[in-house]
Amino acid sequence: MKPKYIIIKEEIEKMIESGVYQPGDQFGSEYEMATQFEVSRETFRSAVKLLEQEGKLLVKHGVGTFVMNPLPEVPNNLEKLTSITAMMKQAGLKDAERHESISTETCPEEYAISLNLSPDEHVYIHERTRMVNGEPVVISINILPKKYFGDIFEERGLSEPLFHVLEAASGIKIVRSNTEINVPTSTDPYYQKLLVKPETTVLLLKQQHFDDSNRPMMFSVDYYRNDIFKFWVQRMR
Amino acid sequence: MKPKYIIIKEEIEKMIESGVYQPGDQFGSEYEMATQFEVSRETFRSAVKLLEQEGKLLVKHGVGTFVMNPLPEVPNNLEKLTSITAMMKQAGLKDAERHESISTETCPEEYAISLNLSPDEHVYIHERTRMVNGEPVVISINILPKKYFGDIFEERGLSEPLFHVLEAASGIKIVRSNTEINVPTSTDPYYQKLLVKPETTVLLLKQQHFDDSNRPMMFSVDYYRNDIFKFWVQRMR
DNA sequence: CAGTGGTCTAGACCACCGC
DNA sequence: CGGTGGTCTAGACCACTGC
Repeated sequence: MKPKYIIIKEEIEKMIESGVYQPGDQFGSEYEMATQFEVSRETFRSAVKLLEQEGKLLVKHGVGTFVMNPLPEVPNNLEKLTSITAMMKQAGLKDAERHESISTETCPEEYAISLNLSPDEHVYIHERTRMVNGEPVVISINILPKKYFGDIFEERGLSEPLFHVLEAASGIKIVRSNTEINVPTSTDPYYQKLLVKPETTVLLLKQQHFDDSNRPMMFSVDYYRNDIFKFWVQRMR
Repeated sequence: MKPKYIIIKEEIEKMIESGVYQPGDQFGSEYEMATQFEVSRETFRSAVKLLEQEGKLLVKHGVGTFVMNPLPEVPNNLEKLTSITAMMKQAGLKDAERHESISTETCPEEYAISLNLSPDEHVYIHERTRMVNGEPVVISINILPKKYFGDIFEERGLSEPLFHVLEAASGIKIVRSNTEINVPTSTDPYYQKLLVKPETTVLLLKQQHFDDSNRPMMFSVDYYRNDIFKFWVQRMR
């Protein structure tokens, strides 16, 4: 059973969507609203707090609670950590074609720091180019320490999103990443591979991935063609 | 006076920083902790909830509450909406030199949609190039509807961050923005102005700015030299 | 099963805002 | 000042986890 404050939150959302409450409208006082929903004031407040965080309500101390104008939908919100497969699906693309390679090496220094490894430890380097209509659209390079992931790549196909493979094979759940947004230089070989038209531009995301205890478990370097992938971020003061 | 749950939150933060609690450590039960802090369980939980959202604690239902590994500090977090002035300060740069221009025009179509304007309405177009050691490092173009901002630019100097000018002169507070992350094409004239060395790369942020009622109040197009400005985002599943 | 966190309540008092 | 939201409590019961 869903908790009451979630139910109320969803009811309020529906009322806003259906126009019962219009942008700018003021709610009744918390006491009134709680009575109306037949819950305690604190329970009603829990629902409001969630909606406030989502930017759907504005609560002013000593004044009242107001319905906000809806924010336009943001496609491909960069704050949501999703697989490239999912991103392509959302963009209406099928990543049927791929070129992949896996190698085992000692860890390149650049990644050793981010992964908290000594430079002599072994890592998988998994490289994948996704193609659409014969054109490359995104190249991803994943660096995975062998000590965490053992020999998962010998056991499984790679058709599924990497996140799923890791979780199923090793129990490691990647839940967050610190992502640096970059533009590759014109001499970058991966950039050149994506340069199908002279006006193609490419975004480069360098990501340090963490498990649910904030341990760095994986590093990835992803090159996205900017004419195909659009990234958004919501910024707040 | 600060509320108790904030005080407790800060106390817990201090205890984690000073090593009283180590990453991985488990707290006592909520009842025990609340007793220890001499507050009710709910109050203690409010403090924990904040720390959980910041990724400093991990709460597992039916198991316990644990201290997380600290996430590395992220400079220039893109999720924080800050002025370019503040960003440059953080990067150790002084934006002493500037080139600016202001014009009034009817709203270019590209922006009219984002700003909810009809194409015949008038907007300010405020362009600013910031220089460091004689080199341009960032170009920003701000589009401001005249109907919201009147003639603020006649009244004030432009030495302060634009956010401050807007707030002081018109009472309008920009509190969030939807930001599209782009790479300019090589033919973009603003890109070419920043191309001081052949290997310079440039990030282009297109931002729709909202006030505290989610009304779009301003549009901006900012070109950042990527060799000088580094942007980060924290992504979560 | 015992122990943990998750939800919910009724009521109290405080802090802020606008008139 | 009256009305709003903000904090806090003590106690109850539920839901999840691991042994």
